[in-house]
Amino acid sequence: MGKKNQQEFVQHITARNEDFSQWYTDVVRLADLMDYTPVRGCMAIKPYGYAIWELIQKQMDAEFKRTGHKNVSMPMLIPESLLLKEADHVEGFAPEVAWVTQGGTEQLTERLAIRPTSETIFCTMYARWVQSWRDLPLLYNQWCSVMRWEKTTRPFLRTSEFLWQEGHTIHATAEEAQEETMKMLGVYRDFCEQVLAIPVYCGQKSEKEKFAGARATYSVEAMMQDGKALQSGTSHNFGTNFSEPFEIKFLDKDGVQKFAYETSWGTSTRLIGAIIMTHGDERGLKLPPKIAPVQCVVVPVAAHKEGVLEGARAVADRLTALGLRVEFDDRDNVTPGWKFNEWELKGVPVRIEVGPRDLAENKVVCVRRDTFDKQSVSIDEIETVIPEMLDAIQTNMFEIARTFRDEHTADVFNMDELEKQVNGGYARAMWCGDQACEDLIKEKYSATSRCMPFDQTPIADTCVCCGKPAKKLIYFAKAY
RNA sequence: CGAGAUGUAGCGCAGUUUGGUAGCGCGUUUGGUUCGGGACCAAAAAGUCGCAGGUUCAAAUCCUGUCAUCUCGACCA
Repeated sequence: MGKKNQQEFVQHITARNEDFSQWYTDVVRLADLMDYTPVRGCMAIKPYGYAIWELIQKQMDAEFKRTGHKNVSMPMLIPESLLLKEADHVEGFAPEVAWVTQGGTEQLTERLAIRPTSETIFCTMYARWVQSWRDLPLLYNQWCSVMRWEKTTRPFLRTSEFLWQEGHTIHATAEEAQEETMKMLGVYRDFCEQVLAIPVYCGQKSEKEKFAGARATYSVEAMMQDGKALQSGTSHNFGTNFSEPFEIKFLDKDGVQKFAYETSWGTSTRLIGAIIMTHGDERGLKLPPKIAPVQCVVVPVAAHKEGVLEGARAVADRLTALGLRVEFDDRDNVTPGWKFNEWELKGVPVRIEVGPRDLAENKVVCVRRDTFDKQSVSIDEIETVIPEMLDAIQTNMFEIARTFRDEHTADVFNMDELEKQVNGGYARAMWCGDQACEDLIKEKYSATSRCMPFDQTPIADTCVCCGKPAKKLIYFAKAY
């Protein structure tokens, strides 16, 4: 990337409080995460960006396995008749479905939807796979891409095609389905907070915001550095909304045919967008160590001098042997200073500089991406110091993000306060439960209800909007 | 889908008003000097001007259409 690009970049990110959106776009581009494709609204994820996704995938999948789930693969094309079976669902998705109308040279008699989500196809298969209560539950997940014909797109946050995982489960009882819905919401919450270092609010979506066809939708909501909300994962309880039209029936212990209870839950490459916007700073991306494709980069200084390259490589090898993800940057066409800036832009948590001066003293210089603290460390101690440093960075990044979020969340008791608060944060308010109030708040302040937290300790008696008796504690924010 | 803007070398752009040899900076390649926070010198390579039609002796430039990207709105698990 050119020097001029860099200067422009610095200007953009310095001004990120005024133009966070431009800052985000620049970080995505300059950190070499993605590129645009000739296909409308789709992106090509580049190796560095995809490596983040692979780490998300690997660690999240381990959680799914731990909680008893198995992976499957379902077809990408869904016959229109299947999509039409659940009325709310088709109504919700119809505007953004892409259709296949021709196969080879043959015009199709029934057009095929490119999956926007796979509830319908899962249900169709589940109906064939389940007969007895002994077959239940089915706890399946798939990693795939889906397509939604979005009007406007934004890299990682909303693209026409995106990578995600969708879990679909069916259960014998409503209680079990609800338990599953909450369990997976918890998996998402823990993953966001412990792996991605992103604090989230979780709770139930309002009727207006819930998933098309769901009985109840729950979500984890993150806060970006401009105070806007990003829905980072959802978990739905469908009850028997799908199993009835799709006839997923089983013979229960009591000899009675019953409909199964269904759930679904999903997260997507949007999480990468969340990482960028939660942690990034004026120098670019800042990755939590657990998700960083490169956890530490070793940069030789004055590499032409005798022994430097070998010494630096030895340091990199020793850290690699610990199981860390290490990059040894021995490029000879850019200066060390260039490398420092580039790896900071890419968000690498720890940089290790190895030069002649260090080697003479059997030391290396370690620099933290989160604090920029420089520390001279004896080479004999790197095996203990570097892993500790990575842990400290992970913890510190979460604490910083949580402090930011807490400082940008406030209780509001009237519309003026709400307007002020959603202009750069979350507003916690009491709500009467009436959709008219949500509509009004959206119309006036372009903020939407995010979720109703599980701790419903009231903060007032009346609705923030209409003043009628309040029923729910709820978060409002502007959303991506 | 509505309003506005943009599309020229890998990246960022000028050139379009007034049609006439395809330009600049960075990057890239080669050689050399450098190397502890975005080095320098010299030489070189690289472009169907988004795409498709049209006008013209001649189109990056004018006309029509179309596709894509960005911003704002509407829509949106």
